[in-house]
Amino acid sequence: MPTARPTHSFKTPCEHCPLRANRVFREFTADELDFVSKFKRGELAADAGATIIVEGAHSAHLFTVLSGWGFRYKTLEDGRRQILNYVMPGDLIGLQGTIMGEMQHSVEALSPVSLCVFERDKLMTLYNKHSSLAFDITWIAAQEERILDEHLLSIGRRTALERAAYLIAFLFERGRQLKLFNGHASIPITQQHVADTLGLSIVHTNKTLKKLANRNLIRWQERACEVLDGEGLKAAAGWEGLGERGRPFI
Amino acid sequence: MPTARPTHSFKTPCEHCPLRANRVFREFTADELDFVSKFKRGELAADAGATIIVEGAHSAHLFTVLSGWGFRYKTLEDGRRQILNYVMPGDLIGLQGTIMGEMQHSVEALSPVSLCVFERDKLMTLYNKHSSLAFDITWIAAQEERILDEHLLSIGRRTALERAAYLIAFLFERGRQLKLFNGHASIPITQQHVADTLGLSIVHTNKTLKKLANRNLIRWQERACEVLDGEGLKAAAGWEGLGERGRPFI
DNA sequence: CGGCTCATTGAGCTCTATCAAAATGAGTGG
DNA sequence: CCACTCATTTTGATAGAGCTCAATGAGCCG
Repeated sequence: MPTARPTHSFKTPCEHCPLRANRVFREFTADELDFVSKFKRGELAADAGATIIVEGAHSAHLFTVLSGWGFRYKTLEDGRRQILNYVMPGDLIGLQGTIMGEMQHSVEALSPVSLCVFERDKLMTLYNKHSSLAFDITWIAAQEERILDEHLLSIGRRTALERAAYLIAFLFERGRQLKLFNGHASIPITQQHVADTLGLSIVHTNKTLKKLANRNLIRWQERACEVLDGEGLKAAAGWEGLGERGRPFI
Repeated sequence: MPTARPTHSFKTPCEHCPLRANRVFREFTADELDFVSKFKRGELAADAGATIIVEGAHSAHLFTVLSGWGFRYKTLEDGRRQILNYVMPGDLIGLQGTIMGEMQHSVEALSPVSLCVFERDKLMTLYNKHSSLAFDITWIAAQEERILDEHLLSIGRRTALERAAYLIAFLFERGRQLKLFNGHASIPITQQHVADTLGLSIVHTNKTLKKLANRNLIRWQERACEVLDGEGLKAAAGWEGLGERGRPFI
């Protein structure tokens, strides 16, 4: 059973946060950086397949993903699972639990994930003393809302083929912006994940992905999806892309 | 063509805001109330069917719904429409446009709607000077995210009958919390709206709603859905309800 | 090797979409 | 009040998309 556990290397100092190197994220002022350093409590590492947060958890911490891939999901009582969105470096998780008392979804790691852990109780201080960071948190929440809107449009109104193309194009574009790929673009998901994201059965998902593979848009290899033609996927989905910059993180 | 237009009765003073009477909303301090009064620029009225915000709009205002029902939606290029969520009194709309520069969805009125209009430029002041209100905005955004998660679970994994029951139970519960019903609970939507929310065709939606009506859970009357048995709907959907209190508004 | 997960494929069936048409009701103008 | 129009709701027939069941192969690990 994979688990989440504290790392020995207690703390990467925020000044050397690997995320800061990427231009998709906005710059911090010295003052903000100083506060965030104190806000950070430590780090956590999760193996692939580990559950990072469970639905119903009460006093979950607040995390920022430093590296790795994961996903948020909900389940119905009989086990039907719906993947809501994917989490990647720079994403904030656990905000719901912090703000509203109880997590309404679970989070699981797709690959080894390392997380930055924040002091839940200091969130109010952040709002009181660092309004620019408070604004960033709202920005992040609004951005998540926007992505969920797009997913909803996709599941509700796109055909199976369009949906699959949209999902993979979406993950590809996010991964590319975050410079997660070296050479070939490989997304660490199984077809079961795709099925649970698109609201399709595993069998039909397989047949749909096969069609995309036959068009030379993707290739499926050892529990991962390799993207061969990102633009082709976007065209197949009729999707414009997300085109963002200056994304904040904490 | 229905339109949105400024009302003559320029301003209901925030001290007498009708929303404050409802216990689902949290109390304001005198200081907060004072700021919000100055933050408010005026009011807007929209007829049923009017478009309040269009996707792509650049400098949209920030609104709070004072009365009436509406919905947020997105469309694909060929016209397929997906309703993302419904807006009701106390809901904040236009945050995306304010925070990220451009609206990614449209908003339309289902019934006559009156809106409170806020000074977009003063939002930064709110974050700087009134962190409790800033926190409320984040709360509202996180709450919207939670609802979208539930909708996604519903569309992705519930059957047509469960989905329909969930949607109507959801709208009923929100309306009830907001005390929108007097006597009989009537939700001002057409079956086309239901179809576009559930990701189903209009014909199949009709047949599905008929099943709910045959079970005496709902009755369809003159462009509206009358709820006969809210608990029965929740049971049919396998849905727990939203159970919230102390909801903030601005 | 045996047991596991994941990907793949075929067959048959169910659910949902599409097409077509009629019934109902609200609103309009005469 | 009636004739007319338009949007909405309803129903039936048929096609197609997607589901379930079943079985197989490949790769991995103890």
